[in-house]
Amino acid sequence: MASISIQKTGSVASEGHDDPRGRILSAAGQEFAEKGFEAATIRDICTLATVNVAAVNYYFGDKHRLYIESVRHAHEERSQQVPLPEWVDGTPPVKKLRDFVGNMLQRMLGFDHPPWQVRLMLREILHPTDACRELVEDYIRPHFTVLCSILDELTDGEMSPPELRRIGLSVVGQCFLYRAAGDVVGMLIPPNEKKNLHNPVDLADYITSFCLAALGQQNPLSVEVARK
Amino acid sequence: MASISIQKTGSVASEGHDDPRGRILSAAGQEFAEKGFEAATIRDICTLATVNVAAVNYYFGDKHRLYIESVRHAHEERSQQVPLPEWVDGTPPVKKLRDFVGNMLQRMLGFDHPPWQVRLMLREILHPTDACRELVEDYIRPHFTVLCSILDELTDGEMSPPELRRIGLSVVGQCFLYRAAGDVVGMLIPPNEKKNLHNPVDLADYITSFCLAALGQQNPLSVEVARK
DNA sequence: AATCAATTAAAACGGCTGTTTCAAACGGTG
DNA sequence: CACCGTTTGAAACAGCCGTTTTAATTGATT
Repeated sequence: MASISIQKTGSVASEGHDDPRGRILSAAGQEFAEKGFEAATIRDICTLATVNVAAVNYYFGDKHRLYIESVRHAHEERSQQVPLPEWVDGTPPVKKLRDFVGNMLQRMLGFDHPPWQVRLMLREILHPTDACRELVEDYIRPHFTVLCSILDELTDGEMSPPELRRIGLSVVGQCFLYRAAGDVVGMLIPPNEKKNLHNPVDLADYITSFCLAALGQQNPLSVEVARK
Repeated sequence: MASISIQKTGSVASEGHDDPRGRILSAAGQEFAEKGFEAATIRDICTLATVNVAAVNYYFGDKHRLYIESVRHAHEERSQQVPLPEWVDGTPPVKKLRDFVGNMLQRMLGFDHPPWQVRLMLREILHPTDACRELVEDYIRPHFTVLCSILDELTDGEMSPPELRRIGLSVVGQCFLYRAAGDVVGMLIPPNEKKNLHNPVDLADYITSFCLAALGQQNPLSVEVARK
């Protein structure tokens, strides 16, 4: 009588527009992404999902478990929205790096303003909660591992794994800034400059060049060669 | 009768431990930094500041204006806690860049865990509100301008201002990742690796080297020189 | 000592929150 | 049709929130 059994619809019909659980998950993701866990209200979520407030308790138990599930739902959706590129054998690592950076920027920045899935994941990265560990293991680490293996290939195995990881973080950091601090970046540079230089394509070319130059795989950005 | 005049103590005694306005400002900064604007409560702030709840309304009007003031207070304090380095004429730009990166990392990461001032500013950068414009103009832009002028000096005026800004963002991005996504970074790399390679000093050396190599001002990180 | 503005204190007020209750509606199954 | 577990709906609950009110206290000035 008092024992509440929480429903789990892990498999089918979870995407249909007449599936209440899916609608709640999607609405919650958007609200949590925009306002954060505290500021988002169950009533707003349920209004957006066109369900009764009691439905959250019925399907998820409470607000916290709804949040956990919506983060999981977000990175699962985003994984298949923007999958990692696949390369045929013999693809030069330089091209792989360029593809990876382009892929990462597209996944982070999106075409116009980024989808709520990314913004929700970003919140979890910036202020980790219980949902973070799964996000890292299932989403972030696989991507980071691919990056490090590309860098390993690129440097012909000269670098140790710690060094590769540090370089990988340099690559990620340059992309991450535009996503996490994009508003401030937009305030620091003139508006037209943002359109000309800071679009995903040119940015991917630039960041790739910057890293390749640092690794000695192409000419430095500045034409003047090392002085000493 | 109903007209409330908000107190402004812009000048003296604002730092004393028996100044209620200063205590509220400090307590609010810590609470906002840890929990964010919505989750932080006026009651908790006032308990921490050992003042009555009515004091917030008396000194600041409402919660929102208290937040704005506490962000201002945070970056004013942080400006004099970690001032920009000053260089004598003739200092080589390579040293200036290394100093700047070290200074930025120290300001962002702090010695142990970063002070609440930085975390509060970070929140404002990630999810800008009304307090962001002033933060950018008074704190971030001056630092960024210095960085760009160092890069200009470093490249002997070969780069256009937009290019300099883009390179500057590459420098900032590599530092910013450790601050904003430090928890996730810590989950991606082994614990001992974090202590060995990811401390402020070694990180500053590495990031400086990475950028100098990219700009052709020192040998690339990988010993193998450009192939083509 | 008396006066008066500045400051502090305690209590209360709506309003909104997450959550729960309980009954009504639904939808297959015998 | 009758049955019964599943799902939905409207309303209410207790609790905390930001803010305000009202009164007491302070502290310097006359």
